[in-house]
Amino acid sequence: MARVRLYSSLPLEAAHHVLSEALSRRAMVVALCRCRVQYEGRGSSRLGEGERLLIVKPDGVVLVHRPRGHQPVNWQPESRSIEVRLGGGSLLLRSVRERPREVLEVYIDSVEALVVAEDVRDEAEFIEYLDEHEVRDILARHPEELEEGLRVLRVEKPVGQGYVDIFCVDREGRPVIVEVKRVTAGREAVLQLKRYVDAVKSENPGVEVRGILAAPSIAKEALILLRSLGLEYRRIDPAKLYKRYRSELRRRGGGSSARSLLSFLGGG
Amino acid sequence: MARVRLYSSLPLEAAHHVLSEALSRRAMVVALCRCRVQYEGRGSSRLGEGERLLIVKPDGVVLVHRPRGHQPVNWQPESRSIEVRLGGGSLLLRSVRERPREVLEVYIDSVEALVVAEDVRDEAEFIEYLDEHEVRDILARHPEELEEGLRVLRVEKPVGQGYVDIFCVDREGRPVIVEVKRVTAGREAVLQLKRYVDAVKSENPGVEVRGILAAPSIAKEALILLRSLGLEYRRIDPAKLYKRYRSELRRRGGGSSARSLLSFLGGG
DNA sequence: GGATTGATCTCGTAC
DNA sequence: GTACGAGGTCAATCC
Repeated sequence: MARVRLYSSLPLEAAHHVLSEALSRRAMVVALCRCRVQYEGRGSSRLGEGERLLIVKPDGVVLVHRPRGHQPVNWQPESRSIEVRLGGGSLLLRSVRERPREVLEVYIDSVEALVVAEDVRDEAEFIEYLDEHEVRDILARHPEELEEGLRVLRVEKPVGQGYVDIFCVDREGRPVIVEVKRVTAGREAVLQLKRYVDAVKSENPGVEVRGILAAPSIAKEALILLRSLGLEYRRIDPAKLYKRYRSELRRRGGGSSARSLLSFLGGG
Repeated sequence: MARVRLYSSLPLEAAHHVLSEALSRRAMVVALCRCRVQYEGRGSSRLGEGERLLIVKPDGVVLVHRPRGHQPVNWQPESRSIEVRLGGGSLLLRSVRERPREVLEVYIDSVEALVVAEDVRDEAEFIEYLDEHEVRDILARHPEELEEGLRVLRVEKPVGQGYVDIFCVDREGRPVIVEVKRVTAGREAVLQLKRYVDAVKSENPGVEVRGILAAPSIAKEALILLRSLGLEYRRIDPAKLYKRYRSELRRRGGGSSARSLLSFLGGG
């Protein structure tokens, strides 16, 4: 269990002391504080005074969250060093990262709440279902879901500078490129497929090459583009495919996890 | 100033009470807790027991952060409803979102620390410098940075289904499409430019149309592709452009903010 | 609403 | 390290 200390309305001098020690021990720090923020690196930004949530993780990640919005207003994905320093009436937390060099500076003007947690334990596995990888593997095993007579030759086949999701031949022996999307396909997906089809064509001059975009839906304009390029669209239902073939899937998490998802999907 | 309450090692019954009231008052909640997480929506995920930081913002954003990594392991960008309920030996926080329908469930097994903050005030403006928008505007005012004799006709010109960053004519009267990137350009940027050039060509049959990709650098393979497509690359330095022309920029934040950035860039 | 694009995108992975 | 593509991408903007 994590060892936790809480402080409220901490004077800056005391906060400096607590933060210094917490950071040296690689503790997790959460502070609700008035602060200003400067960032300099790939971009630049300034944020005036206000109350925010400042988070420092044991691995050097720094996050500054405003009271609204999903994303942090400022952050540091990793830090080479995190330092705290008193000066000019505020407590400066300075995080520096190299490659690319980026400096995040949080000028803390007051600390309303401070939580320091050492030894935060979290070893559990995170399991994601139904990502594109998984949908692609199901379709590679069951190409009949796309078209009868389709034979799979390669999965993740390198073509040109990219990778074809599934490389097949149809019942008439024509090469078929399948591009899989687990969300609505847009124009980029169509152009991606087109690129692969063109690459295979150029490697096999004179051969007719088909391209199939497999997605749960497709944007209207993307469909028009797809048809004008002589490509094809097949609607798929990732959740249904999952329910139908889950037993064949080899997951990192094992079969019991797969069953727990199935119960959510309402299947038998 | 925000009104803050802190709790440590809170029994689940007490945590239930505190959380219920906090959520009804739209307070900001930060909890360090043992929990399990389930997510069901556009995708699906499961996370076993471990210690995490649970954040609920006044606007209904929910974040679950593990002790490592920049990104939340689970989240809800907005919630239609957030409910807490005791049952089965744990405290369930359930966030539901519509369009798309997504359900995030955090099963809290113990609460090590809990921070509730009401009226977290943060009205400050967030100012970003040197985003693509800004670099594009500078180049639109100073096309000579790309090529002598270039004349700008349109900025953000709709072409086909997309938008051309800068639409010019060169000294010989040929249309020039400029695509601006503030980071290393990859193959996608080249293809994006190609699309616009083709669209303009198709609208002006028989007219030679040039395409210039302006970026601080370009991936090796992207450069090969660009040349094979008959397009051009111009290196730009966003920071230098900024220093050279910042005085002309009309910013939301006004001139003083611009000056504060300049001091960082080391300019006069 | 849908569609398009940028992002300090982040993150994984293959070469 | 570079390059490439996925993402529960998010968020802004234009239509």
